[in-house]
Amino acid sequence: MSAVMPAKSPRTAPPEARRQQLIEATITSISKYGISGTTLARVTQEAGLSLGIVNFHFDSKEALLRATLKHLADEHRSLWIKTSSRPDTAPADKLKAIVDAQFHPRVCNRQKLAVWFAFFGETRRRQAYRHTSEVLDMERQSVTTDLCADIVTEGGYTDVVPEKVSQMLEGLFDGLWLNILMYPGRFNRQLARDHVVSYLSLCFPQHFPGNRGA
Amino acid sequence: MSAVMPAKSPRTAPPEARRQQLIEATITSISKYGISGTTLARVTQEAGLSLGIVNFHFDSKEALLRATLKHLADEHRSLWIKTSSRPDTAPADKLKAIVDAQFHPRVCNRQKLAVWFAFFGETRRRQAYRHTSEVLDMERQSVTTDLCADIVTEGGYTDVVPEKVSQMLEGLFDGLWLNILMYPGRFNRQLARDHVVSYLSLCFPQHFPGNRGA
DNA sequence: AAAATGATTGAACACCCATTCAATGGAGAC
DNA sequence: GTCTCCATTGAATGGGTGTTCAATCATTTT
Repeated sequence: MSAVMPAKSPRTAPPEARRQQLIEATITSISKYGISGTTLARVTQEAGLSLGIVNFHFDSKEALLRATLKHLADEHRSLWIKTSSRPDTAPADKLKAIVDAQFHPRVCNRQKLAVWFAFFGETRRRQAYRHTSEVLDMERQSVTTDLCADIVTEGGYTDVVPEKVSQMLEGLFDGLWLNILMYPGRFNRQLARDHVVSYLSLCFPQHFPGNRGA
Repeated sequence: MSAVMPAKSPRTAPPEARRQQLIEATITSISKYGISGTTLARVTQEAGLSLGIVNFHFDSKEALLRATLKHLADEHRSLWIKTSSRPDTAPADKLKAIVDAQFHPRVCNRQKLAVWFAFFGETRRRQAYRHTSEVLDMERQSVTTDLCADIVTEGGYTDVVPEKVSQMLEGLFDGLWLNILMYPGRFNRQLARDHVVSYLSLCFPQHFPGNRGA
């Protein structure tokens, strides 16, 4: 009889596994119902666990939400850091790696985007966002600016201000994310990535050849 | 004695005035506490009215939120329509008028931006958003695309695809809005507007002279 | 095998919120 | 001045939510 039983997961699990499980359930719940619709009942049901377990592994619902945001931020950072920090890579390729990371399926999918904008959208959460993500945002923007400066030096581009390009990229990233989330029928990762690369080929035509101007 | 009394507003007011009053209180409340923190108690307190009045002038809290969103959408539309639809205006100036409207103080301020992103951020509200704003978004994008096409014809620009520029603008608008909301110390209306115009001067150098490339 | 430890459960609790509605108030009709 | 009509009030209602905690269960230790 025991052979036919479906694989039954053990009742207890290491705390780190439970935390991960709850964070994933939270992402799913937020993407389905929004932050305000994300109750502990729904999260624990999604995770297949009991109601009281959140306040055991996290101190509060607030702490669970903070941990969820931090999880996304770390995941995102590790993605663009990995490819853009290889020493034997040209600045332009590193920059393109950052763009690719921004629209990588692991980060840029409907579930995750919904969570990001859920935090952007609630005034009280924006402070939580800034607390966990401002440093990372600044780091990425700083790296991007430096890469643009390197490219400017390499290509002898005049009248290109690295910091301005970097801010434009940051804006484009966020705005294209929003459009992917809001109008998935008209926008997608590929299209968004191509748009950003097109912009870079406008700024740095020698370094980003291809579909210019458009 | 009556002369010293502060101007006391009459107890009753025409329904349209009450609706407007409640919508404005809702905007304030959302910008302070987010949508989930916006209770009818807070809205009515902000408006200086009693608790039960929302369900009298609107059918429900949901209806109040929908009306608030529609109010913002209409306000935004009337702003860019006004200046960009004058017959004796060059396409490039019309396009710039749309950009200016996007970053006009009446639309682009912390309160209103907070409300926009509150609706973007909640999955359930996104459907409400799409219902009231998708047509307007498409209209603006269509107008922008047509203007870009006119400019391309005028300037004989090769390898500039109007629809692509239009989508880039849409993305930039949203992304820069978000950065203004999130990092008000580093971003502001003026900076954002200049960035967008810089982008246009990259695409259409003859029509948008000035600080190029940056 | 028994005890101890720590994870898990879910009912109970206290709080908050949208909605309802009977009572009140005031402006205009007559 | 009286009456009628409707806007307005705010207490009451019912449903939902985060948190707590005593009981239960499984694992590890002795």
